[in-house]
Amino acid sequence: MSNTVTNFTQRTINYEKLLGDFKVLLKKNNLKFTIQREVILETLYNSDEHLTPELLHHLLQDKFPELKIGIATVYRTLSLLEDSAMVTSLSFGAQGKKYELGAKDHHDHLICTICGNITEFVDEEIEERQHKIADELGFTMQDHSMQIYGICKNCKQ
Amino acid sequence: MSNTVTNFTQRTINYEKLLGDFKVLLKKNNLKFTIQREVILETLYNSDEHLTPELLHHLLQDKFPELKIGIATVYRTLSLLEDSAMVTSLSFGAQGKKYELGAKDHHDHLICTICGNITEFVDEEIEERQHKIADELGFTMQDHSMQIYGICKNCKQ
DNA sequence: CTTCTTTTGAGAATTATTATCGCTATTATA
DNA sequence: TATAATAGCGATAATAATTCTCAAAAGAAG
Repeated sequence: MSNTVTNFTQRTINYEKLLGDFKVLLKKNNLKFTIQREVILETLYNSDEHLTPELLHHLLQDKFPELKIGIATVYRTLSLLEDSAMVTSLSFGAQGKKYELGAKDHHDHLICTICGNITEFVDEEIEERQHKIADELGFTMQDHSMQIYGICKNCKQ
Repeated sequence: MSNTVTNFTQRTINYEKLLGDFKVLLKKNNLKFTIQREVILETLYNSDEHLTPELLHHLLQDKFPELKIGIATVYRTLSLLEDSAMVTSLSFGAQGKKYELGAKDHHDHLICTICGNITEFVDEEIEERQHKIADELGFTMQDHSMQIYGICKNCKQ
């Protein structure tokens, strides 16, 4: 494959950095740094899946049973993180909203309409183009999300 | 503006064609062509907004009060249309899922995170690139959606 | 027109999300 | 490190969104 358009990148932000950013964000807004908020961030960081609030809640109950984290706290924290653009959500088809950490690294999604599997990719050309378009329309770009829907290799058989 | 990246296009499929496609789709799946399904398609076609199920339901009640279309029928029909890729949905931030007719014309979205306004655009370079990426990953592309989030001109003040 | 099957609307049921509230944890300050 | 002030927590109630159920109505095919 000589002319690769895709560029699978690794997580570029380490957890310490991320946590630091989170703390700064909280302080700036007079919000408190709590153990619940920390483990939610950590769990999102360590998950490679796109998580629904319920799924995340289950994960948290498994990993930190002693904290008895409530579903309301999960929703509250996800909203907080989304408002601050630290996580982004995507929704498609019948399935509900799914969240992922935005800071891990920019990537877009290839979604199989049969098996629901998600492949992530990054394409610099598209990234650049998006910035140009936003600029031209007098828009200050904060984030983006892109999904390509289709049938994956496996499901074609 | 000499080097326009965006290209605002008009609706390219007329309603008769769309309705014909819908009828074929229904027949193929042993589904019946009902007046409810027709007016939902028509209302989506005639709307330039991105509609939530509730909003669409209100529109239908206003325009076709004699049909007393139920909210369940709206949901059922939207799912049907989405499964058949005739409409696509998008969701962002706190606001719920919104639906639009996919066949009107391909376009992507610029979404203002403050006022929620949506600007549509088309960029050929991105479209091409998407196809290339899908091909390269052994994926048969069916559709795509792209959103750029940011702050619009008006909200910057 | 008749028969067969699917769809519909109404509303019940379920699921998802948000709000409330008394208690606890965190932070800033002394 | 003790204290006071305040924000966040979990539990659960309330609300909103979506899906299900079912009897009646409507479409398709002959």
